[in-house]
Amino acid sequence: MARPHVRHAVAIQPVDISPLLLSQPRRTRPVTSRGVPLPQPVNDERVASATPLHRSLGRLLSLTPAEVLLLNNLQKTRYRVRRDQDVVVHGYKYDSLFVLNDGVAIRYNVTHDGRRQIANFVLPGDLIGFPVCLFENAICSISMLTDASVTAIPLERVHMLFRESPRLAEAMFWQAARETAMYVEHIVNIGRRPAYERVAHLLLELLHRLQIIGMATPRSFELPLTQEVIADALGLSVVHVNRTFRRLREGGLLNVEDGRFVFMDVEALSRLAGFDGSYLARVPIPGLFALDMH
Amino acid sequence: MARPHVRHAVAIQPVDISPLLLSQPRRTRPVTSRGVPLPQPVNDERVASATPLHRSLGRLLSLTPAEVLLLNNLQKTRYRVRRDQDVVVHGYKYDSLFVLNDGVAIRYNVTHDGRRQIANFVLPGDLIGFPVCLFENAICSISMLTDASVTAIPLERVHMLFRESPRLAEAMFWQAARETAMYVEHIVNIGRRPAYERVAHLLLELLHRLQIIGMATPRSFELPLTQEVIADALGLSVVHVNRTFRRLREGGLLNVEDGRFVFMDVEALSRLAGFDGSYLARVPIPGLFALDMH
DNA sequence: CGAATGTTTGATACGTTTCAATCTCTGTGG
DNA sequence: CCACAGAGATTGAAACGTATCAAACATTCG
Repeated sequence: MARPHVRHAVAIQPVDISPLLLSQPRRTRPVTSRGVPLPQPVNDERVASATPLHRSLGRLLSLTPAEVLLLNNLQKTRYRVRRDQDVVVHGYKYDSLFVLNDGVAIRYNVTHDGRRQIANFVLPGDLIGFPVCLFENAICSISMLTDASVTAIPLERVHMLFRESPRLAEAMFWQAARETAMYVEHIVNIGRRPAYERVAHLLLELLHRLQIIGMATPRSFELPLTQEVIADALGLSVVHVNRTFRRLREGGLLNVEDGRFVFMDVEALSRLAGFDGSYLARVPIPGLFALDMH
Repeated sequence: MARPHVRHAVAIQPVDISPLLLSQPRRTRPVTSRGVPLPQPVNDERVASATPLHRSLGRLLSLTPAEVLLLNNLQKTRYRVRRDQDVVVHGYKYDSLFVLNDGVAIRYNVTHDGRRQIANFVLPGDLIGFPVCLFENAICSISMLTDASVTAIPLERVHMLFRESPRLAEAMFWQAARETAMYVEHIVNIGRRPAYERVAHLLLELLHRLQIIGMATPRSFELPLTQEVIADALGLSVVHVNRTFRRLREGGLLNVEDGRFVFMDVEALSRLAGFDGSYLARVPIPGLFALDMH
């Protein structure tokens, strides 16, 4: 397993905690992370209409103009977060459910002996803070893999949303279900598959998810995934991930050049890994697609 | 890993599919499971007021009398399900989000080479079908560990709920978040902990969850968990789980007699496993506890 | 240029799986 | 009432996948 002598997750004493991101900052246990959020609000003007959140919820129902407005009001401040920075730190309290506009993040946890496990990846349009920020103390940390743009949705506005737009609230619920389904698949992946299937499965899931949001070609995507990140996501050691890549490369299945992952044979790889992307597909909400606003 | 030559998950051709549980029954891939649901509706009268669902949502907000009624209307038919029977079968379509009234269930999946991975355990009051039934095809199977009682909540009533009771809908959303948090912890557990920590962590989580719903004493609980079930939940082999139990027993930490799990030293075991149950705690919904019905 | 980050490879150690066998218990049919 | 089959627990021996340790290499960057 990676991180025997912690390397990435350098323990830094939280110093400059902004009241914008953190509410009632407090630490319940030693927090191991690269740092704390240093938000840089970009603008407070209403966000433009075509945000990634619109697009991700728009895949679940057709948004009315009123709903587009409502979603805009939901999103308050926008922050720019730099690569390797933490948006959410394990153990702190938050009062916002953040949305990722741009960039890629990871949800992760560190065990008591310093090993990191990445729970999953956050892509544009995803609700960063689900379920992490919905507890007294954030249940894991969230760190950026790239420079990113994040929008805060205060929890009281989420609360309002349930009164003011049942449709959007329900869409959010189904969106959460889709997220949860990915966790389930991840558990199966880590629990019952050998290393090369795990790697293949993870990369295929990312390929599909990125394709849905237009961030991947049919056979490739580009992300700054180090082998250590992949190892920590799959419960493997960096060394073994490296050897696994070699096997996949030599088998003519996958090429990694720089930050670009090129799938030589998606079909074969899917068969190899037992990958079935239907859990990523658009979910049909009964009675909701009919655009039955009132 | 368990289930090299499949033993439990005997492949049975789905035969007697009841239109009550399954809507548009269809199979997208070879379904490996012990059987299909054979629902036995108990009564269609409105369920008594103090159901496990009331209690689990009641931990998130104080229910008004009107809300109690609404929850009763939500729950339509009640079924009795026998031990080892599947309530939900991977790949089928469902139009209900079931609630577990009584008994214990597992959500599981079978890989293409026949290994079973249990995603998690379902306890009374939990939403069985989240997120499993919220897809075109159920993303995993759900099987009973004990004889059980299950109530169907048709998805269109869930849909109605979002219009008729924002508070209950929101409670359901937060309940879903709590479920998801357990998946996250499970991933960390499987991905980055050695066998004996995994076993300890899993059993501690169950102890806490069962205590919350009054099904465990401070130091023990009783469930028909075979070593194979535990192995499949943790991504281990049965043999190794057995040896791990021995170590825990010899270490004076845990005793298993028949179906009763006795924790000799909860504190020590928690420290050993790095267990912190705060992700199981009651979550405070901003602005919701004030019982602000309108 | 040197420090830091990430990749790659080899040698070795170890945790866990697999295979195989025994043992206990429980329910069941003769 | 006993014999027997099946499920589950238990133990040993050997094989295997993966981790760990260590070192070299490539790249980037101040």
